[in-house]
Amino acid sequence: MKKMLDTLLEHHQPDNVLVAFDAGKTTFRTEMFADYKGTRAKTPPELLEQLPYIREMLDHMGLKWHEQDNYEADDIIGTLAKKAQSQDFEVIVVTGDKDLTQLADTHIQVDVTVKGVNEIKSYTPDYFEEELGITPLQLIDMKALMGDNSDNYPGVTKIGEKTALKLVQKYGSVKELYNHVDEMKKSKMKENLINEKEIAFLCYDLATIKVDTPLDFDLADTALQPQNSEQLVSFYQKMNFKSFLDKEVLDSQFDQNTQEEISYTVLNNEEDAQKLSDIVEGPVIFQLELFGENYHEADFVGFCLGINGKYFVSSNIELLTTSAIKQILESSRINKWVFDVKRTIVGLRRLGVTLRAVDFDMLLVSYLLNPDHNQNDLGELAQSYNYFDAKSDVQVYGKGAKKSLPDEDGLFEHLSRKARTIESIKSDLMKQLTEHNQDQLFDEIELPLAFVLAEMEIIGIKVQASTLQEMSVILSQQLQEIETKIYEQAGEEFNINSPKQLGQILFEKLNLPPVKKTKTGYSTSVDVLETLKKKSPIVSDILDYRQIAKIQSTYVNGLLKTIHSDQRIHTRYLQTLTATGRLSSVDPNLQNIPIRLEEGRKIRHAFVPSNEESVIFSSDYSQVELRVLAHMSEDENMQEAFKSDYDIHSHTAMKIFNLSSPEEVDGNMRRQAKAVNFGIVYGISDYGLAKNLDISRKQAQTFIDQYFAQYPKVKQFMDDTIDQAKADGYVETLMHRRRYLPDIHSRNFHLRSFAERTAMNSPIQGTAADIIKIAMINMQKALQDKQLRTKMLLQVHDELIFEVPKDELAIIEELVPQVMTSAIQLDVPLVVDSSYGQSWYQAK
DNA sequence: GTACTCACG
DNA sequence: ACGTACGTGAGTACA
Repeated sequence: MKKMLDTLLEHHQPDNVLVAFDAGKTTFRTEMFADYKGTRAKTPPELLEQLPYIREMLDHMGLKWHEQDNYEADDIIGTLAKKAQSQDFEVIVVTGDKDLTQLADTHIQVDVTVKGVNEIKSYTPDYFEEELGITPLQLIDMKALMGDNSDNYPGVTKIGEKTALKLVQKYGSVKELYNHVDEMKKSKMKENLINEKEIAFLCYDLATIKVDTPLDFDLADTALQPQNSEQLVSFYQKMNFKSFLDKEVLDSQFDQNTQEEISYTVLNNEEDAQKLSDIVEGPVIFQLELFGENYHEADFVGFCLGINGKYFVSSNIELLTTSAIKQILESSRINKWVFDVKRTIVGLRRLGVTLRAVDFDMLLVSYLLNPDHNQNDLGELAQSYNYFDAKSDVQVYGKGAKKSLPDEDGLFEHLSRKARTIESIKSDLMKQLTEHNQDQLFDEIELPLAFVLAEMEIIGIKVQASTLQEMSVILSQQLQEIETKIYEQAGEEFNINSPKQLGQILFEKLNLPPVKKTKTGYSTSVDVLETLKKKSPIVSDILDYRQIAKIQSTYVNGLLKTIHSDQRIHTRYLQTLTATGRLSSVDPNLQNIPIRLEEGRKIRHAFVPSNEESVIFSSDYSQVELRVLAHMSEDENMQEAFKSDYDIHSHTAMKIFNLSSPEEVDGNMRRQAKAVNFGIVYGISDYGLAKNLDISRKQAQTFIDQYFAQYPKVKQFMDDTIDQAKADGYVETLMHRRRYLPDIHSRNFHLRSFAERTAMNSPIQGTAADIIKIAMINMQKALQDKQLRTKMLLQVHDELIFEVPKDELAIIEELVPQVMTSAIQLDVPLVVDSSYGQSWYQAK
């Protein structure tokens, strides 16, 4: 309700507003017809309870509301609409009730919400003419004949919407119809019409919305009043409206910090742009505005250049390619300050402009200062630093279906304010960066990495659609077969994809024992189904179905949708999202392409080199996280294992099972030791390890004790890290990437434990991320320096994927591992494994 | 929009 | 007694 009001006000920017309510159950209509709305369900009591609060909120918002005894809201609206129309207002009626569309007229538009409030259908006289061939007022004549079920008046027997429309089109009105009713051919309908003439006229009156309700207020009383932010804030507090509260507090802050004016110069044409040609010194603030998240394809909206405290804006994006501006952006001497450098590089490249010399990225810096601040919105981010110059994009453009561009002035002001925000916040953020000891992390890792990632995204990777399409055919067939089998065994058809329906079949109809519950019902996840496998053959079929359905929907069909016209997939790496410093990949995610199971792994056949002279080449770090742990903890035993190049899991097995030689380690011991190693990296707990290995907690605890006894400095490191988190409020990677852990002090066991595990895991996962990021930067530079044609295409956390011309293979097989292993100097060696082939599948 | 499930490191 | 292994993204169902 509140949300809808906000969007309406935002969208229409009205001068006058009235919200009308129904007063009560009895109106002049019930006097005319006792059963009027007789079948209508009682207003739900919870809505009734809310009404006084809604009215209070309207008061605070400065909106007039009204209800009137004996009349419906419709009549108030109808009367006011006509009154406003006669005084040359543009009227918009917003309602969920189609009946009101009869009010549509010149200068009166009726917007009916459909499907909740997300979609609106606008009714105008033209629309009526086009769609129905009648006027809005003739809707009343139709209703007179067909009646209205929801308002419970009958109309003429046997006449429904279709017939009513035909009759109204033919005769024009009910009155005219009855003037000519005798001339009609003999029919049952004619009889009904004649017999029920009185009913028809009664219904006509019932359907007619009053436009002469005696209102005790004037049009001027509906003028929008300034809203009372203070009262609204306390109202939201009282009502526990958290989401609106935040917005209101922010808005009122905007009010209080009466925004400083901003002026800008509009660049209208090339001549205007050319006037910027004497710029030889930076910094230049540059804001490139796109409409949509995916900058590989989003529309260009405009740009702003901030130069010497002046702001130059334009929505003519071509002006970026005029020599004056292009020179500024491509100059390696003039420094540029931006928000989201990677987005800016890719966007400009689409215009043939190569961005160089960026030395400040507000998004990147604030992410490093605190990775929880991963807002991709300049305004919101600035507001969190108490800079109230720029609004958020949602405040300016709106959200969801309502998202749209403001007028040109609004847009230019927004862009200029964004540029000014980047400019004014810079010294503050850079100062904090230095205080955090993160200058190197920004200058030498994240900022150069953004350029490397941009190139990878722009190049993309070739994906053979035909390979996926062939898979799709086979998978569909398999799905069909399994589906039939499952329905047979279940004795009925149901939606296998619905956990709810599946749960009912398995645990209620087939009476299998429910192993685990979720918040909403039975769990049907893999581990549950695995334990039920032996109880009923249907379970295996469901597991098979799940596996294939996943491949089909997410990978085959999902990937097909993302192939561009150049036959390539251009993912976007999110560089400022994860809490640990890893990248993530979206649209599509190329970091979770199946590999563990053969069926899914086949997807990788579709990822191929650009041409037959090249191969896909892949190198991955072996056990980076454990090596990082060995380094950071300085544990001699663990370091020894890596220095001697032992199999780390077997080595751990020997330690925790007290064996004296590697030969004594059997497969099961190694498997368990591997799980313990993983657990350590995740921030071990007996509970988690027990669950993973399906052993008792006690036994898990024994493993852990044994592990820490054998790797004592690992234990020490874990304890120290938690202590540090408690003392400083954050933990750090080797390169000083930070993660804050406020929950470390929580009295809530669950939250505190989580924070403790995070404290142990983040420095390890994050340092591994630092390392591969350095490797990527060095790798790109090496390729460039050596003028190789090899392209770096993808990163999957501990793995880099390249496209390599065969004549460069020999060099690359040496170069990549060399660069990756030397990215950083640890107390233990880094090890890299490589492979290549004619597709990503073969590069294993 | 949230819950569930499952793909990856 | 408490009760979760760490970090992600996407498809589907359902309110």
